[in-house]
Amino acid sequence: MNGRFQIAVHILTLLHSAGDESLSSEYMAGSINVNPVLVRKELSNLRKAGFVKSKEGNTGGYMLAKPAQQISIADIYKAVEQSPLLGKARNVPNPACPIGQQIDQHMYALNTQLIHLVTDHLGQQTLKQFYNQFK
Amino acid sequence: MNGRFQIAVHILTLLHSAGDESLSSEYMAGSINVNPVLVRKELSNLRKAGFVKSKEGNTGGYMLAKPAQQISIADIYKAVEQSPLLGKARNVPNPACPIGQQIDQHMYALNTQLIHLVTDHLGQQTLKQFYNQFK
DNA sequence: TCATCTGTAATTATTTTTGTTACAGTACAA
DNA sequence: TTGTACTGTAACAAAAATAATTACAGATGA
Repeated sequence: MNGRFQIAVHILTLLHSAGDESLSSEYMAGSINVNPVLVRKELSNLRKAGFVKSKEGNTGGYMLAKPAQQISIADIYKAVEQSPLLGKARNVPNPACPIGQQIDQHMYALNTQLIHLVTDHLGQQTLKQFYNQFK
Repeated sequence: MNGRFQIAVHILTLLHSAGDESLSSEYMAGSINVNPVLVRKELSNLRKAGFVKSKEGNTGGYMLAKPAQQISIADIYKAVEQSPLLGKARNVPNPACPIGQQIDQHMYALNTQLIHLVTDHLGQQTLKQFYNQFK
């Protein structure tokens, strides 16, 4: 279980809080306390997902590409797109066993239900609302 | 992200399907396709949680300790009790940063919401119902 | 043209997860 | 009563996943 979702939310919260000032990956890495390259990798992903715009070169940096009201937490979650919510098996179960043969599909179905549940819930919370909790 | 939840569900499904016959960890490991010691470790956890009873010695093995109707998927999830649903950060954010200082608590709150959501949902599905999906 | 940044690849280090070995203890059965 | 087939754990090793580091090309403004 990795920390990409946390990093993504942290990044976007920082960028929102910065308003129209751009932030460097180095600065954000300092707040998240993680390696700057990891931050740039996630920023690259968030840029492709349309949440962030970047400028290269001296005085370069990152900004939100759209208002925080228009970014839901579910959007962020989907952009980061992790493995199954309840963990995933590394080995395929024994197909010679009646249970082993079918369990993957039922676990998959369970996961699908949960993804819907979670994204529906997170879809009702915007980045702006998340930020507004900060004092 | 590990596979403990999958293993736990697989174990319990196997035990339910076996009725009043007991199964060995070796047999279950063969169906799950995972190391027997890992299965015994999870069984040990499931036993402490009251789902499973075991018998040592020759002709020993494992059985459900209560009917599958009385075990919800949420119960299993809680017994396995993993890390935050959406992943967890390894490093603590910078307390000198206004965002870094507070983000953990807000992420924690988010996670708590999701845990409720998910356990409410999984609380309505029993192991028996899960098993009945198998053909 | 220099300094400061992004963007990305390649490699190494660390941590987490799983597998393996080992063995004491239990219980049944021959 | 002795052998066999299990459970229950601990200790260690291997493998996989994650994060850190190094490196550097390219962009851009001062």
